[in-house]
Amino acid sequence: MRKSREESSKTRAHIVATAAREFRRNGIAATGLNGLMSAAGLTHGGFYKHFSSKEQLVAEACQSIMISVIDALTERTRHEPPAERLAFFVNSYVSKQHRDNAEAGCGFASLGTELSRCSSETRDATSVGYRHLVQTLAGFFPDPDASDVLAKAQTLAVGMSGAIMLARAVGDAELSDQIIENTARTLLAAI
Amino acid sequence: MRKSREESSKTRAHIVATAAREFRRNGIAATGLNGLMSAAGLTHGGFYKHFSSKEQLVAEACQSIMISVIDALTERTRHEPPAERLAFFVNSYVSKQHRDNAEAGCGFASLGTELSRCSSETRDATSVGYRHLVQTLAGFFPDPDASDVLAKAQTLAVGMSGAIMLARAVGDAELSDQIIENTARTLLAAI
DNA sequence: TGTACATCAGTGAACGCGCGTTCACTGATGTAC
DNA sequence: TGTACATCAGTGAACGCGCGTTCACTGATGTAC
Repeated sequence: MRKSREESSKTRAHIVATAAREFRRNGIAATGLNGLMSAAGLTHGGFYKHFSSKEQLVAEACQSIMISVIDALTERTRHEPPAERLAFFVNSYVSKQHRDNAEAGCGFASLGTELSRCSSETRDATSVGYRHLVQTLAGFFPDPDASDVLAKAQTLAVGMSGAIMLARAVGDAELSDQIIENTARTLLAAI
Repeated sequence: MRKSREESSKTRAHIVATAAREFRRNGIAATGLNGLMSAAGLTHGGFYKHFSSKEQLVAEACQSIMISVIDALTERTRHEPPAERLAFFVNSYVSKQHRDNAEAGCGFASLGTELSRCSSETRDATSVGYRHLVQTLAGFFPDPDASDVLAKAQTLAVGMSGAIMLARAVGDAELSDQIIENTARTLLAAI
């Protein structure tokens, strides 16, 4: 049942998109290819017609995650007044909505501690994604070229990722809410 | 070859300590009980004489990690002048030394994104550990009871964890160094 | 344009392997008299 | 205190299962004449 080239490349993209969702939901190591292909509505045998290994899919899925989430958030700030874009971006990121939707959220916050144990391709994608987030944040500053903006944007980036990661990790729901509220406010006030 | 009660409880503690190391090095999901018991110098069959499941060991190992790392760092600040303890603590945490020694470092930075998928016992241990870190940080502030200290300490906590997580995740070594240097400095200046 | 043939996307069974867990066994430790 | 017996920490083989990966097969798609 050979499929057309167009269909085949759609299938491939669909597998990557499904992986991006499943990895963020369950973690990379805990996501099996069998379940992944089922979630994509396919049988597992066809996987190797598109990818040479799980590792390759991980790299591609991470690449896609890193860029797309930041871009989607940036897109949503477009209609905000320039002076409020930074606050809007940070508050959108450090939010209960983001905390409760890992499968569509930032890869640093959902996969961060697994990434250090991934292939160099995946970790290169992480570098690119991190720089992208930092540059996006820096672009929201009143004077993006000031000498301290890079360091401030980096501090925001790690604080935001850490906040969502920890808000998801703690078992106490009230504490989790508190992390979101306090860090969103304090990060913005401090930077 | 029954062992004495004393020996047995030493064995148990040794398994927990080994797990705490291996989990932080390889991740929880990626650490098998067979390899874990080998690393502890034991055979795998004896595991269930001490624990009812892997999940139980995960909870105990995480409990131990969360508290011990913060306490060890706090201990090292003891001989610093009170006014410099906060900076000393933050700089020790957000350091290349910490980044390069995950197996002995903070559990948030090495296991953070896996914790949200763990048992409620493990996530409760995470709450306790997080509160412990925040309270430790708050105690270093000039006026620990000021109304904004809790929020500031929380912001430091998530920023510190996020910095080490991301410094380990990115493939680019220079960028990683930059994350450490910029965030340690900026966090302290901002808070 | 129509026909014959090669290609290959997707299927589903099978591979070896390591996972978490169980179990019969061993013999030193702990307990009871 | 000494002896007899029960306990149980640790061993190593085995369990079923799901993992990542391979493969023979299928039939629609793509290609060549």
